[in-house]
Amino acid sequence: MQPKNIRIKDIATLAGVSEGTVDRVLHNRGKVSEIAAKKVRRVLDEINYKPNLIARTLGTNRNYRIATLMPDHKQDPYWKQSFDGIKAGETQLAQFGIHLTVEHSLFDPHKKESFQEAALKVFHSRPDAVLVAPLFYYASIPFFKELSEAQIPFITINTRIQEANALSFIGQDLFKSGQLAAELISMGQNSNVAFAVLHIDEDLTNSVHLKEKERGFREYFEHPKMKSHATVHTYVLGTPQSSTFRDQLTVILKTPDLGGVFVSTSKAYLVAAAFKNENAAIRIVGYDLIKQNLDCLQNGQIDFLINQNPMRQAKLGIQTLANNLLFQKSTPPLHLFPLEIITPQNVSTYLSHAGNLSGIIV
Amino acid sequence: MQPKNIRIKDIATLAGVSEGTVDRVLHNRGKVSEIAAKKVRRVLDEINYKPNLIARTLGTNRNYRIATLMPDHKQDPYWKQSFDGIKAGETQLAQFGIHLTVEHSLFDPHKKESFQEAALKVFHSRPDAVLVAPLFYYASIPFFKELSEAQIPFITINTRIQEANALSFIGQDLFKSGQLAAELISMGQNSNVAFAVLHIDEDLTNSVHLKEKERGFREYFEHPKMKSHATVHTYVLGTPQSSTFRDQLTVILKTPDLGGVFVSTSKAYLVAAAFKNENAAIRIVGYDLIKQNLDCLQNGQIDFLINQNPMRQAKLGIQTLANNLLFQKSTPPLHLFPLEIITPQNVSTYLSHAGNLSGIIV
DNA sequence: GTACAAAATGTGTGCGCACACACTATTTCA
DNA sequence: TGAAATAGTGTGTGCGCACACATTTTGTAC
Repeated sequence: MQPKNIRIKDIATLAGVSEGTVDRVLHNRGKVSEIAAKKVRRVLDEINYKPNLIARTLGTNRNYRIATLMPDHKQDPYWKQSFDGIKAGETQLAQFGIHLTVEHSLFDPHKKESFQEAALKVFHSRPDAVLVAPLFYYASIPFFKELSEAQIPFITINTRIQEANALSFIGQDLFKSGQLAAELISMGQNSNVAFAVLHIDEDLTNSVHLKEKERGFREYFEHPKMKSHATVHTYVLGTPQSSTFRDQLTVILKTPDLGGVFVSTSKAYLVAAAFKNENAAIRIVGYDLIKQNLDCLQNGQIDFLINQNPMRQAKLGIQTLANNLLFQKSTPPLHLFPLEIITPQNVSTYLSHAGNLSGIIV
Repeated sequence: MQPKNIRIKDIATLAGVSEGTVDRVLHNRGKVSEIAAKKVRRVLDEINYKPNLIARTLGTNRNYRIATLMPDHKQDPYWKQSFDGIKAGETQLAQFGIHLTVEHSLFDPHKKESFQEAALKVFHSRPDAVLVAPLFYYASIPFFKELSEAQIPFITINTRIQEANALSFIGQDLFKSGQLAAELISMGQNSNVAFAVLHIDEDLTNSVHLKEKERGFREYFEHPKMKSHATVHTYVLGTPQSSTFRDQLTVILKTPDLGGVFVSTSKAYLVAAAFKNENAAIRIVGYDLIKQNLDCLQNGQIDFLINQNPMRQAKLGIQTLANNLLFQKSTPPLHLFPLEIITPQNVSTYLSHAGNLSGIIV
């Protein structure tokens, strides 16, 4: 039998003090004489004490409240997966007897005021921690300031706000994402080909996001070692319902030597539908595994989707907060998710895998 | 305050029996009258009792021993990541006070006898559970039979043995993997192009694996809706050290209209090196993120790698066994990992992500 | 009816930790 | 000098569960 794990009790014996004193030293609760503290610290330096996290959660019988502030998935289906991820994290932790009360707040991703309003409510509810997708830069800054001042830890997801003093950001590198899109769209194409970048977004909440993706996309072709100097055209399209939308697409389709379309939002399916009968040779690269996109991917109308894995992102956010609150575990300030490439051939392997991750410890 | 989680104590009160009786019913320990059992079951049916898994591990003070039986990574670097994954799972569980003793057994992936020998030792050590990569079909069958008879649960990884009565198989769909390779290699190519499938393996331990991948690869081009009827040539190459190896590669390179090479093992870098100065237009698709492949990917010699994520697979294996032993959690018998596409542009996002997953609960 | 086994049930303890509280030694102040 | 405040200790309890053991009830034979 190997050396059993060291308990507080063991440390107490080794240091010649009581368990209570060790506890006070470990948690800086004060009320310890310098002499006793030194004795304990000496032991702690020599042995590698790892508290039993399981026992810890049993001991502290606190009920932490985590507030989430996410876009309403009724407005944008993309956020459904995030919501599910939060739920998954919640139930999983509950399984382990970790009683987290997660309070969901939703806001309209198209309305800044909706975010501000919800943020205010979240703050006034005084949660122990917050998970937030701060789509609106300027509206979120004062919110983060308040949280920081109130010492409420928070994790940002999806949208990175550098100035925010977040515990951690969970998301993707958008610039690289654009580069990847460029690589995929140009793979095997002629060097004199033209590409179109389409920003389809009813408003400009995502403008920073989209710009960053486009920057990466263009940068790829400007790289010195690239021989193909493809031409890149950018289009900003309005609401898909309008007649101008169709007209614009028709114009884009007429671009000479058009080899592919990069849709910077999750709306690639709209383009796919319009191009359906026109020209199969035009490659389409888009984002996110929402229903409509999946359909287009499977029938070959879309060639590549880049997956953000919002479900796992959100779940990780909840887990990270729990780790922080309950176990005082530190977190890397930046957690960038891999840029997952989804094609007609591997899409099924991604979909089936997601469900399997439900009830496992880590 | 919301309805607090239901404890055994609560069930006992509701059913009008003692905690001991509830415990006996829950665990089928017998010694319960039909009347009492019925009372308890009635309560259990109505409420949704979820045992506090954390408290459970504290209560049962058993020390489980898990044996692993994996190829030696000194013989094949691919298995290094699996080994690290096992270690990662181990330390993570230790953090939670779950005292698993993991006993590592390694075998020479090229020698069947080595596997048999190691398997025998593993069995005689009478572990509580086993995680094994059964590279050798016929050698593993009796091993699995023994384990089953001794009621020792085991999980197979990497190689699926249908006949084995494994708790779960963790790996990938190799047929789909071949299809994916075909998709990637043919993307944007002419329809009259030729492709070469290269099986580079010093011996034939992986033969089933490789055949399955090739089957998928070929099937892709035979699909009725595919217009391009590319020709596919298969080559089985011997040891890379031999002179015939180089000669064979030179011959392959001369194939008319050769559009790409699909290397079914992790040895794509060997091909990349040989083709380096010859012809940049030939696309190379291979497997696994080992050092040499990564180098080739980054300098553009390899176009695509399909990642098996052996580290996460192994870690999941350990976690799943722990879940099974400690929490009696059931497991899906098949856990197929997504087929991850790695390109020069997204490889860095995969590498950085791996490290971040160290200390999180799930 | 008693005697005694067997079945059924209830109670108690420990897992490792956090935290409240009781207790003792040391100061401080009247 | 004594009382009271304070700093420094140790002890005890509970978290929810598993499991050993004590206790009670039931069944069986005479």
